[in-house]
Amino acid sequence: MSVTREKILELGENLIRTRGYNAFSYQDISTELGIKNAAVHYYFPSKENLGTSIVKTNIQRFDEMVDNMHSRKFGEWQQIETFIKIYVKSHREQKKCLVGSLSPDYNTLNATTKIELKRMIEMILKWLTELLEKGRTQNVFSFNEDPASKALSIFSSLVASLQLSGIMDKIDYKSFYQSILDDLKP
Amino acid sequence: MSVTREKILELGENLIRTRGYNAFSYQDISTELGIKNAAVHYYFPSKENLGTSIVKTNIQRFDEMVDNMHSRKFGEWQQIETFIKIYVKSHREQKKCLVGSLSPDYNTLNATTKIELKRMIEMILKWLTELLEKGRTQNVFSFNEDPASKALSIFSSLVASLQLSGIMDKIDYKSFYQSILDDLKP
DNA sequence: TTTTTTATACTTATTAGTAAGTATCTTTAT
DNA sequence: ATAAAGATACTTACTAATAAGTATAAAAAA
Repeated sequence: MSVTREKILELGENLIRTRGYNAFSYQDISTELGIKNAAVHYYFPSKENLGTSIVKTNIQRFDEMVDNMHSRKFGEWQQIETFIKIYVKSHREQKKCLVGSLSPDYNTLNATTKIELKRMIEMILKWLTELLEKGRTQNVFSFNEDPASKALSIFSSLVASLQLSGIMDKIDYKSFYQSILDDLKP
Repeated sequence: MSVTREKILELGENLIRTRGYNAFSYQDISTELGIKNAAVHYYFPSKENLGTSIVKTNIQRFDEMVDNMHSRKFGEWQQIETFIKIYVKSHREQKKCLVGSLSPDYNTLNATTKIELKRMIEMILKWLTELLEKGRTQNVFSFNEDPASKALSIFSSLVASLQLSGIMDKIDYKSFYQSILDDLKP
């Protein structure tokens, strides 16, 4: 794959995660990369195309993370810690997550981007639900809600925490992330 | 106050909450209201002006809700139920909340809109934190985290749930909202 | 040489915003 | 009471800037 193409994908993702889908333009990308507007269109004919590719890349990254954790025989506790670390890292980098950035603009996205975003959220919730379920039967986790509700609750908290962290500085996010884990302790 | 002005405020808020701040234009408003672009500028000279006014209106609405609950001598449990009902209603109307709609676009907002949005979030979190604290000392609520963390956790869940509800249909949001309340039961 | 990659130079559509004018109502002065 | 002055609520008719997108040519790599 072309280096320029990868740079566009990376920069596009960063722009979505810092400014939002409808606030970034091909101009932003071409200026930053020192190329012309049309060069971006060469790799991604339309913005729909670029947006969809960015979401697909993120889905792939999530898949790879899950595969990697399985092959390294991570336990349930290690897995949820690894998952939460994604958000700790995003917070450190002052970026929202892709889901939190694209979801409010969902009604304005193109059909293919909508499909991929929905698929991404479904995948995350499915994985998290199954992890919580398995962890509870093995006494690694403890909670009263049904696993799907608990998964939604944890995921929502993580997504929204990043959105608010860009605005509120004084909040203690470290202990916020810790309390999500503490809450699952048996 | 002028009827047109109020219609612009209402429609603007709905556009932000369904499509996002950077995806709506003065054209959207003028077309819908059957007036001209310039007429919207007559009431709100700039988009910054309109955005800020919309947030201010919401702050006022929140203030009035709190005042109303105090004057009607609502208990802590009634108060948090009333608060959560706002999100149940938004969910029914297929709208995000203003905070969830504007937060991802925070970096692209004008200075005055940023200030008001931050103020709004601070107000909500302060109110919720104090409510949780008071409720716990009176044995109406039960939770282990410190009140500020718990407030952030509940607020995050509510904000993000609306964002996801616009995408995921099959999720049982009724039980999701209920589980937030159940979780606080002593 | 042929394909890939990029620049040049556009187009079309939309954006926020403005200047100037007008009809209608409201207040004030005579 | 009536005329003048001013405020209110717009419209008409524009900018300047930026958006996504494209046709074509040049350069670079295979």
